[in-house]
Amino acid sequence: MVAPRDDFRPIDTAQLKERWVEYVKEKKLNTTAQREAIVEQFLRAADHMSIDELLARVRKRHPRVGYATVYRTLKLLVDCGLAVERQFGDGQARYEVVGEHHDHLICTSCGLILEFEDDEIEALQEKIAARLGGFKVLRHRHELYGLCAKAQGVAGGSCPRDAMRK
Amino acid sequence: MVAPRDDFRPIDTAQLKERWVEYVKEKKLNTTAQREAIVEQFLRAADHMSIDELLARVRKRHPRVGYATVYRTLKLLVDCGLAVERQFGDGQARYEVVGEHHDHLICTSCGLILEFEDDEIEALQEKIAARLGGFKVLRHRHELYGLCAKAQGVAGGSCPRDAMRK
DNA sequence: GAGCGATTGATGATGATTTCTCATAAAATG
DNA sequence: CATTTTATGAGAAATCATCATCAATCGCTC
Repeated sequence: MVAPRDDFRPIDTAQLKERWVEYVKEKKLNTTAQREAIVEQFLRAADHMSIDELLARVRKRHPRVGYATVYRTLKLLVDCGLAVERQFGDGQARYEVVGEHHDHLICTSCGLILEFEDDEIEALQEKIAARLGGFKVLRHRHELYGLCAKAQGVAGGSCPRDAMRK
Repeated sequence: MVAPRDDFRPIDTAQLKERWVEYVKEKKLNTTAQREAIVEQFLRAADHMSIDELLARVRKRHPRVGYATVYRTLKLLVDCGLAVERQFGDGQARYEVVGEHHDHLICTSCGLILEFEDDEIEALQEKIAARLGGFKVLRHRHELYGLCAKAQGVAGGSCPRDAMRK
């Protein structure tokens, strides 16, 4: 059974890792340093990471790891229910640790992603659902797109992602 | 205070067309049958359209129109503020008429899609954005997934408050 | 350890969207 | 109309994330 929602519920990384270990056992997968490193980094970050970001982190300790392995491992994580793929509109898939869901605020200029949670909004969602024929909300997706302070201030200036574009 | 019901705001297409005409004048663009047809179809459509969908509609009357022209014209529409590009994660850009945005409530069982709009939620979004470093919200995406009354079954009693979050 | 099958990484393929090219055609201007 | 400017369309080309390939490597079992 899924635990009821508590606002501050730190994810038990060890528990998730356990699930991974079981999955590996069940599927008779080999344990490799790369896979372990990728899973480790992914579970630790607990933040929506793109393939690139994850690869970058992994390469700090395992510089030889390639894209393919990250893709493959992330697929495994999705398959065993530890990761969820999300799209934020920049064409790059991002992966979220199960149970880590928040709502998001995305800067379309620099790619900054903030998380938020607001009980008032959640309450209003319920109200709306009730109003519209007794809908029962199971999950939701709520994303605000716009410009972060930096992106607004310096028009085209100091946004990391802008700078990276040619 | 809660809005008594979702206000359905019909867009004044003529007004939007006016904006387009002005833009054409200002930028000294030529008036061509293709452009007019594309703009016409775009403004007429109620929902977000992909390039393909738009092209398909336009071709009903102007079969020779090509992709390039649709892309080019849509760019103009974005430039003059009549269209907004949105990404729904399927890799295909969709374009929304300014002012046409609504949120969705989706029944994962029967596929029913309801639209809603709530000023209070929008206000809260602004509040959150302000709280998180002066973010400027340009657009948002808000989707509630769950079960409509029918899908829940009549007996279950309509208390959408428990058994929430996944 | 030896052997065998699973895994890796570099890179090329893939599939899809978007942009570019350029000869042709159509609009504006007078 | 004739000229000049701009727009079009068909396809080629550029992009880009993701996936497949395959020889080399590594993990696991015996």
